[in-house]
This record gives sequence, C-alpha cells and structure tokens, in this order.
Amino acid sequence: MRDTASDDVGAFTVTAPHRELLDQILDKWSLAVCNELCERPSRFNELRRAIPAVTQKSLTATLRRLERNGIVERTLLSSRPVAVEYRMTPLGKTLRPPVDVLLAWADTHLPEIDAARARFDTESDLA
Amino acid sequence: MRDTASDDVGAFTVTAPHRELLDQILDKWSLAVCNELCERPSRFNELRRAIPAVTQKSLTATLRRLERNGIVERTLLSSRPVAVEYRMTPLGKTLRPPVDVLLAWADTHLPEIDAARARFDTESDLA
DNA sequence: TCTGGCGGTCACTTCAACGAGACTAGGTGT
DNA sequence: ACACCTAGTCTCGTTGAAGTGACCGCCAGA
Repeated sequence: MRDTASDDVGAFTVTAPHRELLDQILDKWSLAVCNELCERPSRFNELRRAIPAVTQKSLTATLRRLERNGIVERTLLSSRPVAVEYRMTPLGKTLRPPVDVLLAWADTHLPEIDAARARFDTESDLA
Repeated sequence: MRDTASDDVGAFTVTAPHRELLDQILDKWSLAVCNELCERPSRFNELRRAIPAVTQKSLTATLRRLERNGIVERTLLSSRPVAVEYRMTPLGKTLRPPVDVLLAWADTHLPEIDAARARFDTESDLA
C-alpha cells in the first residue's frame, strides 16, 4: 500500500517545504502578531503594548519573517518622525480560516488533553 | 478590552495553553509521525524506517510527548521478544481534519509565498 | 535642556532542542 | 559462535532561538 511515490494526494504528506513554512508562520510569536493585525493595522510599539511578553528583538524578527513570507506588509507612514504601520496582506488574511480551525480544535479538546496528561503523569509516578 | 470587534467570527485570542499545545503537537517530527500512524499502526522501528531523518532519541521523545497528550497510544504486544505498537487514539484522529486544512492552505499558497520571498530577498539585496 | 516616545540595531548570554554514537538486554537467523 | 533485530537509555557536543540591556538618530513637549 505504501510506496515511495512522492505525490500521494488525498492523505496529507508532510514535505520539507510544509515544515519550513509552518515553522515560519506558526512560531512562538507569529500567531499573536497576526491575531493583532487581523483586527486592525498597528504601529510597532502598539504591537509591543498589545503583546507585552514579546521583546523588541523578537517582535522585529517576527515581523520581518512574516513580511518576507508575504503575510504582513510594512508601510513607512512618515520619515521625519519615523512612523511605521504593519498590516495583513490579502495573502495573510487567507491564513486566518485554517488557523481558526486549528485553534477551535485546541479549544474543544483541551479538557481531554489535560485529562490525558494527568493520567499519563500519575501513571508514570506510580511506576 | 476591545469593543471595536467588527467580526464575531474568529475573535480568537492566542492564550498560553494554546501555544503550549501547538508547540507539543505541531513540532518538528509530530506531524510526520501522526501522518504515518494515521495510515496504520506501526512499530517503533517501522516508524524509523518510514521517517529516515528522525533519530532514535527524537522519535522516542516525540512518541512520549504525543502519548502524554493522548494523541497516540503505546501497546506492549509481547514482552518476551520486546514488541511495541503505536497507534492513533480517537482523540488523535480528531486532529487530522484541522491539520489537513492547514496543509491544504500551505499547498495552495506555496507559490505566492515563494514569490513573496523572492521579491523580499531581491529588494534587500539591492538595498 | 532634559525627558520621553518612536523604530529599530548590536553584542552578549542563556537555554533547550537536536544529533551522533555508545550501550543494554533478550531473541532470532545462519 | 557471531551478527543482527527489537526498543529503548545515556552522555556528549553543537546549534539556534530567544531574552537582556545598551545604544542610535530623530522628534515633541515642558
């Protein structure tokens, strides 16, 4: 049944590009940033205030990465007082439904998963 | 509090449990392992052969993590010659649709993303 | 003038993930 | 007898991602 055919459409095959893409888009801060930018375009320091846990460096890196992948857009509003605005691109907006599906799954199954963890942890305790 | 919500749909806030869960389930090897186990239950070394790039250590860690979260199940088939089988749990099977949606998104938008990357990279080259 | 906001960059450090490879301990094939 | 299979564990070393804090030029307000 299982041959080495690379194009086995219908069942999901996880290829290297898939992994690389998911690593860039579902990383530590990207979801939170996209979440903010989906609601409204924001300035750099607005994002920092909205997501207090992110450092300047990580936020810069995250925004650059998302910009490179065409998910967000960086606009220089004015250069005399430096003002930058970040917003989702059309491509970025298409990312929302799949992510919502994923988060919905996480929400509905969190209780089961917590139960499974508790079960696993107590079992390995008594072992 | 944001009362400027224009859309009820997808007012998802990415909370710490969300992030932790996604980190555990969408990590480097989990998708590939789930992919294999969705097709059929497998033994440890069958998984190694199916995913040649994974090391013993990482595969063990991945399977333990997935087992702890109730995604896969570990069954000792026989202890005289040690034989172990891994299979998806019912909970694990519910993970498949959301992941498929995500991978489908990745597939359809990979060209756009590659184009965006090329654009970004050439722009920063000439700068 | 001095402070503070804006949008970053740079150097340094720390920490966890990951890989390589040895080792275990019984069973199987030749 | 000897090698290899199973399902791991253990140690060591590397690497990369993230955080910390300093610093930059520019501008506005007190």
